[in-house]
Amino acid sequence: MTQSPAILWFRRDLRVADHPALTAAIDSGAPVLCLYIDHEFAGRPRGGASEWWLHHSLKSLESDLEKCGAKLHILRGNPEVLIPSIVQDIKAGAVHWSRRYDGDSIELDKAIKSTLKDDGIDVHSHPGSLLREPWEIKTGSDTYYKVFTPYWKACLKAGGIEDALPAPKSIDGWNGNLKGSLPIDDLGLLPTDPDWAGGFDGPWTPGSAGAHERLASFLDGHVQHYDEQRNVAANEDGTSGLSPHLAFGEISPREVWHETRNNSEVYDVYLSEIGWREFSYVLLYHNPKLGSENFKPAFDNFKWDNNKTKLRAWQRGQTGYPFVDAGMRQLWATGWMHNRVRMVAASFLIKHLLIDWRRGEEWFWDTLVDADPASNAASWQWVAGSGADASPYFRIFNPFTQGEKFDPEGEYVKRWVPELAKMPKKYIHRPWDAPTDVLVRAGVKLGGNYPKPIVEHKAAREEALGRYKASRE
DNA sequence: TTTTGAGTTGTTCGA
DNA sequence: GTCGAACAACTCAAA
Repeated sequence: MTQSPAILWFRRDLRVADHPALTAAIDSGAPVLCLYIDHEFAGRPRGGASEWWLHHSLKSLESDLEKCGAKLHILRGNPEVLIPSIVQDIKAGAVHWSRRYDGDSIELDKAIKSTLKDDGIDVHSHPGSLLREPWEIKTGSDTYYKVFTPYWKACLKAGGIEDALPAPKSIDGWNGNLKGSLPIDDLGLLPTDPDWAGGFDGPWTPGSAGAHERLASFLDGHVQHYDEQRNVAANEDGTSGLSPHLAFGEISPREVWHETRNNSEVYDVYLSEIGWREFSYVLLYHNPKLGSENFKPAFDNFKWDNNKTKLRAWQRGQTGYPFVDAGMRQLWATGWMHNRVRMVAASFLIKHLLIDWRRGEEWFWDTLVDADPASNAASWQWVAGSGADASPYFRIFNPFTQGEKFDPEGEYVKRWVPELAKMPKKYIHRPWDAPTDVLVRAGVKLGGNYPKPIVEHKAAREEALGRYKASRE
């Protein structure tokens, strides 16, 4: 007698290795129906850049599953309706998935779980997307941590990160025809008119294989100098480049953790970045509104300007501050921005333009291939000063000295702001200071082919400090 | 309960 | 050019 099938519902865990839910489904001995449902994520539509990534990631997963003998079934619609109906159609006995931690997904998963349980189905949610569950590490007074350093120390002290699970050699896949199932191409995830993703193909190889290659190449040298090199804007190899792979679960943090420690002597600084990802999930899990409400309610009094013209100039990389503009254009062209530049660009939006951090969070959500509900929300709040363990409010990045420090040759600016390509490095981060003849020789016309600064740094800084002060009175 | 030390990534000013 | 202090005050975590 054949066992009733099990459903493995893939979400942001698009891999076959180190996948506790998939392993459990296989180990149950049942034929496994591998399912992906096209649906909103974290309570809102996916960003455009994320959709591009998702398309390629699904292709990669489909091929990895095929090699194991399993078909990837793709549906579109409301999982709350679809899953119980599939369970009934194929007479499934169990459903497995990897746990999610953002408020809306938790609610949805709970509802589905309860419906299925009422129908007598085995439902199992598994860990796998984090090193530790967000409720696991507690302070001495039994609360969750709100400061990163003691949190991460406690994690390291707790130790015991189990070995990654090997990829399955074969899967007894449920490979019949599922009503309503679609080929990946029919999901329409790729941009067509216009195709803005032309610049994505070069830098990225979505999928597990690409993720592991990237990690291997990073560990083969660059991790040694991560501490300083990660800050050099033009040096793409100075960072791991794993963020989108982690965001889609093509590689697990546990795999990153072990591979890093096994292949490098110097890993503390890099792994602490994995720690920030974990910490962001702790904050999100305990504060489901992290992406939409100030973590510190004192910030609710802050008076934003929210000038739409300035917001648009920021989005398009037309602020007149070359380092900021380079970052925003790199984001638009490749779906990614260097971490150092993210901080400067975010600080500029919030503190120089006095635009609510949520507008920045939304733009990044739409344009980043690594858009993640926890990291994105926690990081924007960190820059704004409204978050947990946040940057103090008087810390306002200087958009041109940051450029001079972390792009000293102007290489990064030249690459992403080509109209400044002929500027000598002395003035490339502050063209408004350049003498007229220098501008003429470089072919730069301020207010013509490159904008004048939309705000003046010193005045903007003082205004921001004043607003913060006023918001506290 | 109270105390103590500390807290991702910076800037500016003046000596 | 380099260096240290001020920028503010608060909250967190542990002793």
